[in-house]
Parts: sequence; structure tokens; C-alpha cells
Amino acid sequence: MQLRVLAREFYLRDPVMVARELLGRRLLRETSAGLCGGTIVEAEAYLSARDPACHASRGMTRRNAAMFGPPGHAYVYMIHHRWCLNAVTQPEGVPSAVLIRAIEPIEGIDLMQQRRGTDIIRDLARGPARLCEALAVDRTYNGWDLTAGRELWIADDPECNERPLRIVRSARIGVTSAHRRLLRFYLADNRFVSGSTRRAAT
DNA sequence: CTACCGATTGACT
DNA sequence: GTCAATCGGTAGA
Repeated sequence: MQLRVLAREFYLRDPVMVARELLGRRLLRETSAGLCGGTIVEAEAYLSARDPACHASRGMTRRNAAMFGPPGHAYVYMIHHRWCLNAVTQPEGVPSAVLIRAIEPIEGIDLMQQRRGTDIIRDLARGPARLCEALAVDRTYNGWDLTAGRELWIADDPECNERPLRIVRSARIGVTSAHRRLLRFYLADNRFVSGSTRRAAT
């Protein structure tokens, strides 16, 4: 089954909308070692200048420059010596993005097990840094065009689009500022979601 | 140059 | 549930 690559227009929108709609889509990675990837089950929105938790809220630096670039490209950053993957949203110059926090492994599970050093499928890509390790994503993919449909891309999943997804909204994980904002989205009752699966009180 | 911090994880109580 | 590891990015001298 051929999965259709998500086009630039998908990302040319508010990051909240993009975060919600990335759930159920397929994140894929291909190297000489083979194809791997899975269904996105958890994502967070980071909202440009007015969001203190957004890396770009205090202007452009060498690190966050990709966030100011065109939508549909990757923003890869390091935190606590581990890599995390974002998809840049909104028009060029508006530094917003969606952090992809977890996938449910589907393709190339053996390859991901090898990269992660564990056989436990639930631990392969549950959390943004584990996800990057499983997919062999590092800073060389900062700025990568996710709409190119090779090496690292996101595709539609017809099966997931057929049925309505049960999406839960909560506060973002590890974010100390702007805790009132509920900008994390995940699939209800999915074992591959990281962190707390409690809804934030409204 | 040095000092501090963090969108995390894995180990441990 | 708690907590330390560990180092690139950033700000500041």
C-alpha cells in the first residue's frame, strides 16, 4: 500500500491544528539499513513569539533558526544530550512547530530495536528522544524537508482516516512555563503515549 | 573564555 | 513517586 506524503499546505496552518491532525498519520524513515516508522500517537504545539515555552519566543538564534524557515521542514534540537524532532508550521518567518513525542511502531521494528538496544516494543519510540534514537534522527536532519518523501517524511494513513480518532488534550510535558495552555494532544488509550495520560483539569 | 539551564530518560525508593 | 546524569546552546564577562 502506497501512503501519500503530506504536502506543504498541511503544515501551513496553526500548530494546534497541525498537532491534532498529525495524530494517526505515519512517520517514516528510510536509511541504507531499511525502512522503519509508525503511527504518530502524541504531539505538542509550540506557538511562536507569544509562547514562552517556545524556543523561538525570544528571537532567532543559530539553534532555532529552522523554526523560522518554511513549513513542513524539521526542527531538530538537543535537550539533556538527546535529540527531539519537530515539524515546522505556519508561513516562513513565523517560528512555530509541533514536537512529535511518540509513535506506535509499525515498520522496521527489528531495526528500531537494534538502534534502541531493547526488544520492548513499547519503549522503542515512547518519548521524543527515544523516537529520534529509534529512527536515527539527529542534528543532520535539522531543516530537512519532510515533504520530500525520502529519508524522513510523514504520510497519510488511510486506515486511520476512516475512523474518528479519540484525541485527548492536556498540558505539555516538561514545560514549566505556560502550564495553563493545553497544547499536548494524544490518542486516548494508546499504550505508546509517553508521560502522564491524565487530562489536565479544566 | 566560564556559568547556567533544560520541550529527557533511566535508574532507583 | 523521586532524582542525577551529562553536554550543547546561550548569555554574559
